[in-house]
Amino acid sequence: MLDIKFICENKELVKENIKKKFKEEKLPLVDEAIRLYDEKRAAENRANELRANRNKVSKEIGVLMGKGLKEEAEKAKKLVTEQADELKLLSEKETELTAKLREVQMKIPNIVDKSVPVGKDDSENVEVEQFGEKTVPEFEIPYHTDIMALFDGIDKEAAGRVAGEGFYYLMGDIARMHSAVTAYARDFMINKGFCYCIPPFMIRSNVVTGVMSFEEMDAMMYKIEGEDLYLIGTSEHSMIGKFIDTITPEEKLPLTLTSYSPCFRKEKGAHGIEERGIYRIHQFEKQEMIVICRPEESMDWFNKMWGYSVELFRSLDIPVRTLECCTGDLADLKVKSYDVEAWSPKQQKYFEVCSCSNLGDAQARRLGIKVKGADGKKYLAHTLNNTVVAPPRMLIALLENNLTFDGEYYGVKIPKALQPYMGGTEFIKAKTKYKG
RNA sequence: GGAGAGGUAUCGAAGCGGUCAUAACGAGGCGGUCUUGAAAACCGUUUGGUAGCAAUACCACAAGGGUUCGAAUCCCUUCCUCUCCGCCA
Repeated sequence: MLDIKFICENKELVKENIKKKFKEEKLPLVDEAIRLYDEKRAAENRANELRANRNKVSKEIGVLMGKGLKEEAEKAKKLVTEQADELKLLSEKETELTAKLREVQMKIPNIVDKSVPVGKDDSENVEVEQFGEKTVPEFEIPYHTDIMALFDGIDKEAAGRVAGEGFYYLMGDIARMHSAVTAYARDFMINKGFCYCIPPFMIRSNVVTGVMSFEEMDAMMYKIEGEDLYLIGTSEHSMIGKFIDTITPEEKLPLTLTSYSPCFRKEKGAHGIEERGIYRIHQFEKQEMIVICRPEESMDWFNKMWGYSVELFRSLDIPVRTLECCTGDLADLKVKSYDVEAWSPKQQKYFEVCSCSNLGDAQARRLGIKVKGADGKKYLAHTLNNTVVAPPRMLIALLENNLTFDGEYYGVKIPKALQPYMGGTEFIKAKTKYKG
């Protein structure tokens, strides 16, 4: 969300930015926002005049009553009552215009960073860098759920009966690996100086509407029946909610947090080949990182943060690459965003495992996340977030890239970094022989 | 879930429906006087937001409604915190 004053003063720039994102249909919103703002101010000014008058007269009435001049007081009362209707109408108009303006303002995209490549959609995203060898083994790699099945590690059928499509039971070594990955990711981030945090897994509707649009909410969030509560789609929701309408002293910045939570997503409208298996499901777990920092530091943090993701995956012997989202693929709130993608030897392509975003001050403006500077002046913080690891996808990458085959049994080499979290296990062997 | 108490600025804590209650009084912070220096003492200053070049005006006493010429104060709804009881990982 952009500052309305900024929109008024930089009309053309805001429009150019919209064009760069190939969202021409949003162009009229700019003029509409400016118009609403003017109207809102006009209503406010008139209402304030009336209020000032009312306050003044009311005070006088008090004095008159004190002196026992009842008749004079009654006269003054009439004066105020006459304006009451106009004031009431104006107040309603004020509220209405404020809400409308905010709605329009939220639809106007944030100014993207100069460095972001211009492109229409995700097909024009740009590879930044590759890390590690994209190896494809001699032997055949089964589909990830089939690998898990060979280890007696998954039961989607039972999950389907119990909870429906989009759930799984993870079992045995695979379940343990899942837990190991989250624990490892947690410690990895703690070692980077982040504060570990377990947030609420449900949030109120006012927090939900603060952090996402109605459409996003409808497509993602599960509501708890009979309560004003929603299951979180990512811990970022509760983590950023922690800072709504707060003023943080500058010396406490940057706030670097890493949070664990299960994530619940309806995934309304999601489909396609990649949706098979456990690539996209209704419930998964995730270790997340968020940073709240001074504006001049946000790009440094952005680079550090996606770097952490790369480092984490490399420490588990998984080849990755970093992909920059082009203007057209960038969500409205974002200034710049990188996806970190893991290599899939099975599909022989990369798939998204982390999404690192710099939101500039747009999210902070929307949610009132402020900083009090050393000089006492207040300003909006910059906010960033990134996935540390989301185990289902991480498991896919981990299994495929560390898979071995002896002609009969598949096995998985446990990367050194993960071994302490697996009770020292260096290798796990499939329970069932592979029959092709 | 039941019963009670409470929610006011950085913190503690006052605040008969009006008349210097943007909010006393403490404490803390900041600036200053005094001092060789420090402490003490004394003086001043110290909420957020909106509009405006500014003067200033308006809004906000958990949140939202209502009563009233006028609400921190009265009424209603909701939320939160604490204590006790019940239930339960």
